[in-house]
Parts: sequence; C-alpha cells; structure tokens
Amino acid sequence: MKIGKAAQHAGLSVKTVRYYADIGLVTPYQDTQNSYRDYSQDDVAKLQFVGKARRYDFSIDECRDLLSLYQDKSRSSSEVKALTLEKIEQIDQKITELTSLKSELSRLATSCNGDHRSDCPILDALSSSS
Amino acid sequence: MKIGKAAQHAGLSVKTVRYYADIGLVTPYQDTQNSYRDYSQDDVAKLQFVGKARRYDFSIDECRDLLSLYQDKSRSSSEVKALTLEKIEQIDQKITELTSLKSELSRLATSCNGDHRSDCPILDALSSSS
DNA sequence: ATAAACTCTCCTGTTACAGGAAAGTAAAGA
DNA sequence: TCTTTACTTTCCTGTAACAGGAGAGTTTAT
Repeated sequence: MKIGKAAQHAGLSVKTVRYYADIGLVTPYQDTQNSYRDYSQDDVAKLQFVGKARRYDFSIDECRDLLSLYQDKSRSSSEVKALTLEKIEQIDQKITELTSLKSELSRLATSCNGDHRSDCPILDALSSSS
Repeated sequence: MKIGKAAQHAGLSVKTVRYYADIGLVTPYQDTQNSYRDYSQDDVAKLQFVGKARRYDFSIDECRDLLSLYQDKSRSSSEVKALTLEKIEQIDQKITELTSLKSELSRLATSCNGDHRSDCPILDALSSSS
C-alpha cells in the first residue's frame, strides 16, 4: 500500500507518516524500483497505534516505547501500566498549573471594568514587582 | 545597567533577555563603544512585565500586544480585558481536553492488572481500530 | 499520448529559548 | 601594571513534531 492510502487508513497526514518513517518509528518497505514506500497491514496497524497514543498525549519517544512493548510478546503489562500512570501524573500536574493560572487571570479580569478609560488593574498587576 | 544585572532583576536568564532584544520585544540602548547592551530602569520594568505575562501563559506575541497597551497612555482597558478573557478561554479549553484525556487514561489504567503477565488492556485499547 | 494525481527528496519555518564556541571587554586582585 | 577572573558579544546548533512548498520523478486515467 502506498503512503497516501496508509495515511488515510491511519487518520494521519502524509507528511506525518513520512516523518515517522524518517525517524525510524514506523519503517515501511522501500521499493527499490521507484523508491516509493510500501506499507504492509502491520505497518498500518502501527500507524494507527501511534496515532492513537499521540492523541492520548504520549510523546513520540513514549510512543516508541509503547510500540516496542506492543510488539514484545514476552513483555509484562506492568511496564505499560507504569508508563500510563506516569503520563496521567504529568497530565494532572499540567491541569493543576492551568487551573491556578486560570483562577488568577479570572480574578484580574473580574477586577477590570473593561471600559473606554485607561485605568486597568490587569496591567497594574502585570507591572507590579511582586 | 548591563544585561546580567537586568536579567537578575527581572528574574530571567541572560539568554532570554538577549533573545527579547533580538526579536525587538525589549530593546535596550546599545553602547557604541563596547557594543554592550545598556538597560534602563524602564527597560527592566518591561522585562519584569513580560516575565510575569509569560508566567501567565501569554505568548511572546501576546506580550508584545500587552506591552504596547501598557505603554499606550490613551488605550482603553477594554482591549486588555478582551485579551485576558481570550487567554482564559484558551486555558479553559486546554483544561477540558486534558481532563478528558486523563479520565480515559485512568479508565485504561484501572482495567489493567499491571502484573508480570503479557495480557494488557491498555495496549489492546491503543491497537483497537476505534 | 497527455494530463492529472501521487510520490520522492530537500529546504525552510514554527515557538521560545538553551548550550556552547571563540573572541572581545571590564573589574578586581597581586 | 599585569594577570586572572568574570562578564559580554555574535554566531551556530538543537529542541518537538511536524507543515508548507519547490522541483523532479512515477503512476494512473482518459
């Protein structure tokens, strides 16, 4: 299967799929005749796997790990679970940060009239030296 | 004041401060003698302003806008408030995304024993074609 | 046969800096 | 004053994960 179809099946762009081949994440067979990439069913499955993991916010390197665990028939599920828990932890920390940011900004926005005058508590807060 | 002190006062790295000068965000006087950057009190205040805005998750371009509003004596606070509300909206959207991601991953992690066996619902989910 | 559609490689741009090299400048100590 | 140390400069590379586009080759359809 050529790259266009493969990308389509995986729900990824051709650019992305080619990129994954370049960095050795999902490496298809290379036709020696025309230098076209040739994706097997297995390759497409890997692309789908990676695409999904990416949507779950796993980085490319984490996808690499997950993919090798996925292919390793003798791996234990504890490794996968550990990676997942770590990712959950990261996401949770990010959420905490953003929530705090949001509440601070909301506080500032509430204190600002937002009228045509030049008085602005938001800018005041940003320029205070705290 | 030379760049080192300026950076210290603003709580930024020298690299960052130099970068801000390069992109025209906070542009100090350039001494013609030694080519050293010379930061005024006003420049330092701007650096602090930007540093704080960055910590509030404003992008460099947004900081540029805020900074010009900050310096514009005739601006109205409504512009600043609008920018802030937009930023809050963005943050909120990100929180929603991450929360959804987290719950899905948590669900997967819960369903996984995480033992030494190779059976793993997480990988199964990642490789399913949904 | 020709045109449209697809593919290839290579290069640049994105965001906001960090790290490091090589060289010039300044401040401080002996 | 000389030297060492500290600081600064510009320039280049790398980061994460691709997108966009040029120019050229290939395949498919008409």
